Amino acid sequence: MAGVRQFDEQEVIAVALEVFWRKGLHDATMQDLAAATGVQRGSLYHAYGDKEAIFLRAFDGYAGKFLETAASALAQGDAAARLQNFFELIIVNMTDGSPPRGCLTTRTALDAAISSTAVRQRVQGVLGRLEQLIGKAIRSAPKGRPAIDANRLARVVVTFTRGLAVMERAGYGRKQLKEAAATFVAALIGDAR
Amino acid sequence: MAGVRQFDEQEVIAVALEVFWRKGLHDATMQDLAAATGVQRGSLYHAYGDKEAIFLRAFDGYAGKFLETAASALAQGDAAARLQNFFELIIVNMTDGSPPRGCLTTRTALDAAISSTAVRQRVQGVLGRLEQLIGKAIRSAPKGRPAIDANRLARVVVTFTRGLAVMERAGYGRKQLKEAAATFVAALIGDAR
DNA sequence: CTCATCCTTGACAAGGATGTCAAGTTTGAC
DNA sequence: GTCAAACTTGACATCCTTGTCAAGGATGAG
Repeated sequence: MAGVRQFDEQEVIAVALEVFWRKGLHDATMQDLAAATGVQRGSLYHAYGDKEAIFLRAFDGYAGKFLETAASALAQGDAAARLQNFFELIIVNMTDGSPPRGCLTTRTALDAAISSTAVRQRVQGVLGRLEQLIGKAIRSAPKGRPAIDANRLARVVVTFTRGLAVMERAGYGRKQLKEAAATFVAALIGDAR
Repeated sequence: MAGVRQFDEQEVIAVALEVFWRKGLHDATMQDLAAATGVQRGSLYHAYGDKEAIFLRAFDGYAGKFLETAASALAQGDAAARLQNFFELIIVNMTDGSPPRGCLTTRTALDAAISSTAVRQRVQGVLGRLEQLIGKAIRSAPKGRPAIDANRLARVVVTFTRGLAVMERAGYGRKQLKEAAATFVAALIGDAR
């Protein structure tokens, strides 16, 4: 078996994403990736160079899909509904699986100190674009727009989502996270005021 | 040089805290601790057993001081001022040093999946007690109390602080974090409404 | 059909990290 | 002063991870 690539790149990257999601960039080993994908370690080195290159491919795919889904969740309803949809999405995203796999971006961000520039830039990229999406969603909402500047508020929302990811790691379940998010939205948009 | 302990335990734990704070429980090695404290690896094993035992001591000391400081920051002024004081405190705490060292609790929480039960419990303990402190501070504030249930709000505040810690790791500086916190407080307590 | 190219595989070298231990030294109790 | 107890030190065994590579096999262009 040789001569031409024996594995499906898409599939390998998809499986690698799962591994990174569960273990983190730093804790996942090439051994782990080889075992999960069924591709020999040597072949992975040959095909991609090193672990980080594989991670970047996997992360880029993940980030693209994530932002896309987020954008559509942020497009429906008034300001409160948009945020609710969005929180619903990311909470399900991070509490999915058993045990829940958490938030890949947040986990990666926390490894910032030991990560390369390329990795750090990806994290910043995702957070930045997410902030823009949220800002736009708030600004263009049909009603229920809060009095505070949409850009500043967007950053607060992004920050809060990062907090949800940490709380999930600390042991909070889907239900508790959703309740926290609901309280956050209520306090922010304040329909009860 | 032997016979009786040659090092100051307090000092070793203090130095170990610095190391863990910068590198994280998982990334700090016994080698690192030995080098930073000036105590041989063998002696550390002899005195404490393993890395985690050292970490737990260091973390307990840290958590105690942190919660104490937080409580006093949360005791001054009205609801908005209390939160502002508190955010000021934790933002300085996590952006201190160069490069900034981040938030130890958050970093530790993110390693939850590979940490022992004892470590996870410490993290949950800190977050739980912090939540109680904040709830009490909001409930007992002389004025400016928001309409929303203080306990729920407290959890939202804790979650937001975790988010700030992540944003710090993602590259946000003290100024940006403070601005986000100010926006958060304004949106929550809403003096401008 | 031939052969250069590309892929796979298993092995190897090197560099950490953990945890253990025997040997040596100092202390303090008696 | 003696001696058991406690601490320090350096070394050792083990395991894991990374990255490289030579050897061998399959492919497809010409």
